[in-house]
Amino acid sequence: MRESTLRDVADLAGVSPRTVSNVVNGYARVTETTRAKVERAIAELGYRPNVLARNLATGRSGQIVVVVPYLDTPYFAELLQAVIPAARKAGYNVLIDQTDGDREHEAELIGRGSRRFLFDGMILSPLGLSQADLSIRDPALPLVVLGERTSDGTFDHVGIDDVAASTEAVGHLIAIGGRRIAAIGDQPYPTGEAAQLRTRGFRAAHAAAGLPVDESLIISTTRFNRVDGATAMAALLDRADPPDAVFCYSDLVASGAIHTALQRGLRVPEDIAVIGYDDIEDGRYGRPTISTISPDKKAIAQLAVERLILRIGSAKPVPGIELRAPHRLLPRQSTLGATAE
Amino acid sequence: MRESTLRDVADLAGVSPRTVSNVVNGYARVTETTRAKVERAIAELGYRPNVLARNLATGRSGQIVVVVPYLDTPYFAELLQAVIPAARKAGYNVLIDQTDGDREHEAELIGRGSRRFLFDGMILSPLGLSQADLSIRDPALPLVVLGERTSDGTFDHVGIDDVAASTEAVGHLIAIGGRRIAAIGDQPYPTGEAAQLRTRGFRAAHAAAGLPVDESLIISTTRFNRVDGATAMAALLDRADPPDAVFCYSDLVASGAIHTALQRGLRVPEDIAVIGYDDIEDGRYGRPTISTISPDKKAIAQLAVERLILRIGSAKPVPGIELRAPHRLLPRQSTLGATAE
DNA sequence: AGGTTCCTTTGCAGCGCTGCAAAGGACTAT
DNA sequence: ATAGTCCTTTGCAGCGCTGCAAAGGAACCT
Repeated sequence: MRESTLRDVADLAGVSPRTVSNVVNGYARVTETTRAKVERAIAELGYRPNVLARNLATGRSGQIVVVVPYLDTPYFAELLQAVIPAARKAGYNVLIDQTDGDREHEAELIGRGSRRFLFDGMILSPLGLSQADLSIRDPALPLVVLGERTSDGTFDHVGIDDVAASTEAVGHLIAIGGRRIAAIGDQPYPTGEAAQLRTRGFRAAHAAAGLPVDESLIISTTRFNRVDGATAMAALLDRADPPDAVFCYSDLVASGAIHTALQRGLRVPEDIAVIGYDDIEDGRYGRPTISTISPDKKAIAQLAVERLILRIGSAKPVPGIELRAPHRLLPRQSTLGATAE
Repeated sequence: MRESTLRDVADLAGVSPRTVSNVVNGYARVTETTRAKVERAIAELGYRPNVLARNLATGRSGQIVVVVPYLDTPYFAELLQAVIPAARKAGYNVLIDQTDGDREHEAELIGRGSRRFLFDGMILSPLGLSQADLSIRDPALPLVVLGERTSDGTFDHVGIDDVAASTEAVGHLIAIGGRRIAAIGDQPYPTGEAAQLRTRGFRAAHAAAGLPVDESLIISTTRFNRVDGATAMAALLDRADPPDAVFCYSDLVASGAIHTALQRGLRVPEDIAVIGYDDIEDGRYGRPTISTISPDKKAIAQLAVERLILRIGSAKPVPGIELRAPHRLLPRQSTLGATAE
């Protein structure tokens, strides 16, 4: 049985196809009588609008794409969990892409490929692309960037204040008695802006407390995974003068670091305190629970979607701005000890 | 500047639009000369095919939707991670939906809604829908179901052999000396088929070893989360006769259960051995590392996508079949002790 | 009553592509 | 040279909807 169309409904209801369209879209003023007739016909035929045809006619796909490096990284999974309902509520479907942090893949997505027609806008969490790379994108693509790049004025950027958050995290380590504090996760190269902001906060907190920074305690990692944390922690503990506290640039790193410390028979936080970043669910269930910086993921998602939709809807170029979502310091057992939650 | 169209390319190359289409799609036989001319024109104009128009003309969207209950559950995140590349390779884009396990939401998706036009087929991991509910779907929707439902002959089903896997898991607990074995995660109601298969394996392993099943050691939970495992474990340990081993129906449950046991000062596995299910990444990094059943997620994704595409491409109804992906028992520290990896 | 105004409904054209089937051309066989 | 064959290229129509602007009608005013 053929799918019924707008024209079928129009014929049955005795009105023009355009009027049916008006009813379906809640457009314009349609009299109650007409509306009722049309709705009856729709119900009778089991009509549903063909989105594909609508897309062609309007030149819009009604979809946005969210691009993240990894889907199975809890932080991104939790973020997506927040983005999808926000977009859905605004009438958009969400396409998801993962790039594995691959620069080429990311570049292709922001370039002018054929897939461009499939989405009206993009929320991008770049990893392989440097700040400079972002400027080579298709200028007609409405774009909101998440994470730690900064806007160049042609797209929006949503993130938390990483420097402030990192300063708070390290300040907390100092407050609970940390004196030789390590940092795990620095990335001193162009695509590592995210990490570098955290390192800046690390230094700021030391400065604020009048503590010197031992540069050798700042450990670089290429990624933010458990294994990176585990490896870095092992190196730190092999030193003659190991740290008494560690600021990890993600909760996964913290989880790996704690794992190593415990394996070596150290107590966390008594022998070495650890704080992470991201507030992923895991951190609330490990042993010890992981102190962390909690970015407000719902706020990030909401801001990103709102702003993107505004950008999509606007005929003239919208100036790119920086949007800040709130964050909180969440001290847990890995800094406060077993008495904490 | 207007986006250039097939017609623009045709004019520039001095051929008909249809020929350009043939070149773009690699269709039919096109002579080298013609192809070269067209390709030069395409490059010169920066032409890219309008997918929206193609969708309308072909009646296909080139998208499949993957529906999971939760995106931030590691198992599903890892599964999606495998599905997306598999679909992409086959030329399909992936839409993702999360249902929160809500029956209504799931029912809406398999019904005949307007979104139907957006995808050519669906890979569904149902949670709220019972086996019976599945049969009320839009019969024209190509569907592949993941998890523990069974095919009713109108759709395909991909999963591992849960009964066998569970039997192996519990067999392993018995092999390492477990005698009073608990199960956490049973769901003795219609939507709990998944859980019930595992319970069946639990019984089968006991039978095979000639051990009696203590029914009171089979704990039901509504979900498969850490908190469920933690709560159930607490109840088990409060008993006068606690178990010496636990089969958890997911790694998250296992993680929660281990957390509780450790908090009470018990050693895992010396005092109580624990095995999980799913082989999520977390399980490899906790302390102890979690023994588990590892479903071959790549195989599941591959089978599901292949089969769905076959179903989409076929004019006549394809009989629904059961497809089995392999699984492995992965013993780790939570059953073998600290000497294991 | 005639003219205006305002609101509802309509008709037309076209979004850019592909399916279909036929036209055109080159080549082979008789 | 003519007919037949085969391969490449083309023209047409239409996928189902919406933007635009105008037509049609009712209500209101003078």
